[in-house]
Amino acid sequence: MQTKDYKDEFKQKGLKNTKQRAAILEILQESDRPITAEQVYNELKEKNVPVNLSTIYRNFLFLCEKELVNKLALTGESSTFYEINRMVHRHYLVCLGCKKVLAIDDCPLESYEELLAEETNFVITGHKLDIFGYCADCQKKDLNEQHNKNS
Amino acid sequence: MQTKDYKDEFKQKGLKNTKQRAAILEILQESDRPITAEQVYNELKEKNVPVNLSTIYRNFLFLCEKELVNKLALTGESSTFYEINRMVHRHYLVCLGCKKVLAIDDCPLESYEELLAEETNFVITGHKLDIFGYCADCQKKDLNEQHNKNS
DNA sequence: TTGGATGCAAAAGTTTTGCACGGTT
DNA sequence: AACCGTGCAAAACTTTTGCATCCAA
Repeated sequence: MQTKDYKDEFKQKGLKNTKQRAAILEILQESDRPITAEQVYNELKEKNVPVNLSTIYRNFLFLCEKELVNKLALTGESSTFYEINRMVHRHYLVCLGCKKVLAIDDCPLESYEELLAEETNFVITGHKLDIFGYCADCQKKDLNEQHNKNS
Repeated sequence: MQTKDYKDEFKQKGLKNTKQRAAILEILQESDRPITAEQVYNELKEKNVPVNLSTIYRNFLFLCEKELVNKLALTGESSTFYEINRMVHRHYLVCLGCKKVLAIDDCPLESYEELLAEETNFVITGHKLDIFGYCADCQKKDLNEQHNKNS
């Protein structure tokens, strides 16, 4: 996978281009789903990039401030997740069976947000939508398993 | 506000009707937004109901298992939130200024999910939607602060 | 009476912080 | 050289757990 070099973004945003920072951002880029500080830590260990957990947290902080990274909470998870900010508004369709994540291109919420803003007097700045279900493959698997159980 | 007596639900689900459990559920019922263990703890203290934080967490666990309460993670918050299960599908509008959480009753996604299911061959079982912005109060505060800065 | 519920304290897990040192610019 | 970034250790904060005691059924 090709990973982007953030050297220019760093300079522009007043961040130094350190080995750790670049490595953290590379891990985030390579991941197709949000990950935790711990997971980044372990991946860097495997790559023999020396880094401390606190450095990862501190970088998450800076990178979120600079909007290169997004921070998100997932229901049922005790840790915070982080993902690279791909600068496109996207939603995800997550298969609860195989954990496959599908990106959805269109967003059904724009007109709804206007309506909601009127009703509540909020200024609406964003939203987060994840949709869950079972993909075609996992539906088949489920059917097979149920069949086996009953036979 | 009228609060429901959960004595029968407790019996039916095999939970004892203790003073603490009833009080926790009453706090949740009285709240129009999800709240944290800490918040429940403080409210019970004010009401002079003696209770330990660990009791609150343990009750959250049981009450979630029995589906009387829902657990939820909100982006940007370090603690877990809990709300009474009103058996209705709900979304939340979160103020990024004062962290106020507003429940939204209607859901714009039902018809969209049907469409998406057709397109992707997923069976869709659920979704999570949080909307962010600034409430009327915080919009005013922001204006004041900017005014003060410039003067 | 008895098993579940609670209080207390300690532990576990996650995230933050202070400080000295090191590396980029 | 200056200063931001890092490592390390300790602290802070949230949540869980073990155990003795208590109380609802």
